[in-house]
Amino acid sequence: MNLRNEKHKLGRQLILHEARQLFIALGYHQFSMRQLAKAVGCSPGTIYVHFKDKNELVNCLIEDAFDKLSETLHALEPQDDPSDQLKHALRAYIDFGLEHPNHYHFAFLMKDPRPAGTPYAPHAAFDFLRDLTKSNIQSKRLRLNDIDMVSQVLWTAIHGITSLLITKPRFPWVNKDQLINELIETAISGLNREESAQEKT
Amino acid sequence: MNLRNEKHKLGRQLILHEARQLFIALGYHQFSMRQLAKAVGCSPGTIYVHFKDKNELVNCLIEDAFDKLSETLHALEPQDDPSDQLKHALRAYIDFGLEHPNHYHFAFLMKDPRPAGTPYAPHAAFDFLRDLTKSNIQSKRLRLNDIDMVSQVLWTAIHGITSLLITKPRFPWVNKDQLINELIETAISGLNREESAQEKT
DNA sequence: TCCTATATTGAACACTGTTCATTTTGCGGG
DNA sequence: CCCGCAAAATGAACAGTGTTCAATATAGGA
Repeated sequence: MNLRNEKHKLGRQLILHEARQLFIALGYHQFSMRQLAKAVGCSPGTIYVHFKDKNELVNCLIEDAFDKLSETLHALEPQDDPSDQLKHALRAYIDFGLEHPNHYHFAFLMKDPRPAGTPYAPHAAFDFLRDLTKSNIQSKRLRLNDIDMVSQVLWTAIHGITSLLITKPRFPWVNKDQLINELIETAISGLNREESAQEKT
Repeated sequence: MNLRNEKHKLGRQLILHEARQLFIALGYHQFSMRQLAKAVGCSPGTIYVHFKDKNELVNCLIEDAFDKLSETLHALEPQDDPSDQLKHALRAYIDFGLEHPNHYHFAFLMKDPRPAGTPYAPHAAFDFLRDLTKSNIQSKRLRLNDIDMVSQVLWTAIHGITSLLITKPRFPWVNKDQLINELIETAISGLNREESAQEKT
């Protein structure tokens, strides 16, 4: 019973190992279960012993990848200025997306098929961003004090550039590195409290 | 010969008409050529007389939709303040995306399959945004004077929120309307020249 | 009316994800 | 050692998909 379980887990690992490479190379749609079965050296049915369906399998790959992002973010060297800390994290998020385009694509660019009722499973990475936002709000440098509002503004902003750089490689981008920096600078500076005039409505 | 051409065009229109509804209802992947053929009342092969493949057909639908966006943008009532004008346009862009999620998804969330060599076909809507950016730069209120840099920062920012609101309806968003406004406000204000301290590096 | 160029057809090809009755496998107990 | 039994693996089958193409139907001009 125990040994059987071990073997089951080994089989699962073997499939995931092979799946990882195929997924990285091909992306969600090109990546096929039958092809994977061939690569693993088993029949298509076997994969369904270990995973409910293609979506569940790919979700496992994605979770692994995003755990790594979370680790990367936590491993970031602390900055004295909370605003600098935030900038570094935003940059790391974008870099991660660009280094794992297929993972990022599946996680954030595909409409997930689960019905409206099912609760949203938060990414640890987003929680990290939210915590950093909190620090920045607590240091009272921001124009707003709604943690969720601010972190969602930041997330959507960095998601925008990450996803467009992935999906539109042929667009005549200005220097991408500068663009990313400028976007981050713009977002942070736009959220900062300004001494000079502001506010209407 | 003339009449034949007319009939050809009619057939094309008929297919596009039926395709439009299916595509809006189902999105790119659910939408199938065979299903479309059934709806039109012809055989699958006939559709390939009018369109090279599924991609080309859907591209026609998308172009129609984005022409409408371009019209909407041009029809926007002019504002005295170029910055307000820009804000209105950004808002209209986002609203358009949210009203046509499947079109938006196909246009900006799917990696287009054409090889790296093929030139990028610019959307008229993006040109419009670029022109507005130009006006804003000319009024010397912005921190930067690179039109492309600024317009790309703005585009990626509004794309971020548009796409995430489409793909992550289950995310615990704050009030969406406020979020959109706050993002636009943040982006514009972050690009504005500040009297107070700035710059490092 | 007949000829011909075009439009249309639908079967066929090569795929896809997924299911399930059937067979093989390997461990624990007698 | 071997038998039984439960778990694992199989691969054919189902219902789809986009796309192609030889064969057929059709309609306009001579």
